[in-house]
Amino acid sequence: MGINKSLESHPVFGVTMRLSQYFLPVLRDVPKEAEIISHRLMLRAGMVRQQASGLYSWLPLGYKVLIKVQKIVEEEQNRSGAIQLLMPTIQSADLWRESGRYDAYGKEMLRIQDRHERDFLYGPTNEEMITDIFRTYVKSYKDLPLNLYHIQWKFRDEIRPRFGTMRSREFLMKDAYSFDLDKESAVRAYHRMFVAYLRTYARMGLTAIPMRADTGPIGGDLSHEFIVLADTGESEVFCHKDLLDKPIPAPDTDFRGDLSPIINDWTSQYAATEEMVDMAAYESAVPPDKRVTARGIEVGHIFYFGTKYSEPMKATVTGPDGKEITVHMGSYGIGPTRLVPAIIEASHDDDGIIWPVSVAPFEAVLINLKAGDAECTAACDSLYDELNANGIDMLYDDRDQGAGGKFATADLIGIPYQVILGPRGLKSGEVEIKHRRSGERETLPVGDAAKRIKALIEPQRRTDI
RNA sequence: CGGAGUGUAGCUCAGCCUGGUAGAGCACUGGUUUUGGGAACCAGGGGUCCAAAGUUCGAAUCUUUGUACUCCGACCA
Repeated sequence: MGINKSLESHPVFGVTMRLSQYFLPVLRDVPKEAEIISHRLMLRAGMVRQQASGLYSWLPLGYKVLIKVQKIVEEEQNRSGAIQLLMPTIQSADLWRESGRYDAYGKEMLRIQDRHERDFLYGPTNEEMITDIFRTYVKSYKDLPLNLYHIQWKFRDEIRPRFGTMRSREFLMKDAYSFDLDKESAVRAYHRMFVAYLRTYARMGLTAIPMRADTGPIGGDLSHEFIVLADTGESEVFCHKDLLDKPIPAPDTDFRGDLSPIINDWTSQYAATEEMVDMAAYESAVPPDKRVTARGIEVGHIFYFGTKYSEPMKATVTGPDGKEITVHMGSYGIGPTRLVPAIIEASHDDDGIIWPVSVAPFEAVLINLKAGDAECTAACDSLYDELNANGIDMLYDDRDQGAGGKFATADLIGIPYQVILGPRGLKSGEVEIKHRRSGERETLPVGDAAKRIKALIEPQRRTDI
């Protein structure tokens, strides 16, 4: 795969996404360990490789998707006023002894010792560490509210990892932590994250429904899970049908203003997971024709937990009257390494993945149907240059192989648009565009292809919804 | 952690019951012909048969003990 070829034969080596030189190990057979569709497709499309139970390498194609997902998460966190930083994966046990969670967390936490036999752990979450950072630097009520987040690897030694990266032991999580003077202000911080999450999922083409949730070991008294409906979801959920097509808060939403109307709208209808559901309440709140009972994947979880950590860890600020105030906190998690399979679960067919443009590893793939033909190849090369010049994130299938295999690969890895050019079309000066999702095909002059692809793709990038 | 199952080529799997030269398809390498929905032919490379111990003249195959992975349940971004 290009390793022994001289660089001379690749004039733009290191820049192009020519499939003949890319690293895309697609699998024809389904590896037997994969049970659910997203896991199978991620393995077949060469996105990930399992290295041990619950531990995955992200191969180039998968990593490109992961990066795009992270970018959307970051953009929406930033928009809502959260500030990004980065904390280490390894944490000192002492910090966790302060909050009392070192003993409470159990075997799910991976405990390790350094060469001096000091106790450390691979962080399953970061409340303690962020609280430590906060208390060190933030001393005045004037510095609040504050919301700090990072996207970092977590490790939870799950009893049974499964479903590929959907539930792995090492996983990437965006975790945000809000600090406020009082509960009222903390609830506003909670609302900002609530809205940011709605926007984040929508931009990835996901319909996620907020549901009242149990607070679990993180604790607290206000919490929502965001659930994507999918047949392969891990838990059963019950909700009002109208929640499925509620409008998403616009990009110019004023995060400094009062968001409670939006939150009230989204929480006014019944929605609960099987742990929280009260069947009598569900049936009285939702008329039979509006009841949706389905399976769901949890793609985010937000908590308000008051002073649970700030109090034992003494995270206080000085108030206007000179008195110490223990801050109110919340934490907010989204797992990018889980979002990727969730998107696949929600968007695929028998031939493979169907990526929404906003997270697709490539926005379009140019397929040279006859790579052995000089004329056809010259036409494809120049069309490829033109598509690149138009800012399309392109993959170029320039392999000298049969057409069937190329179509199958393009379908499998789910690139939203296929630009197909072969000797037959070239004769009449025409190129074909296949829409991956609808299967629709259109034929147009080669010279119009780049403009058409651009027009198709730009509105779907969802940078502005 | 309880229950079930599987480890043989990069992947999917056969061979094991009934011990006797380690196989197939796909993938890979070289060549020829091909090229609009996973092309054909010719030639070739590739294996600690999960590990250790045992039984045996002889173990992928039988026995024991480990170990890894998967599935079902209780827990979770």
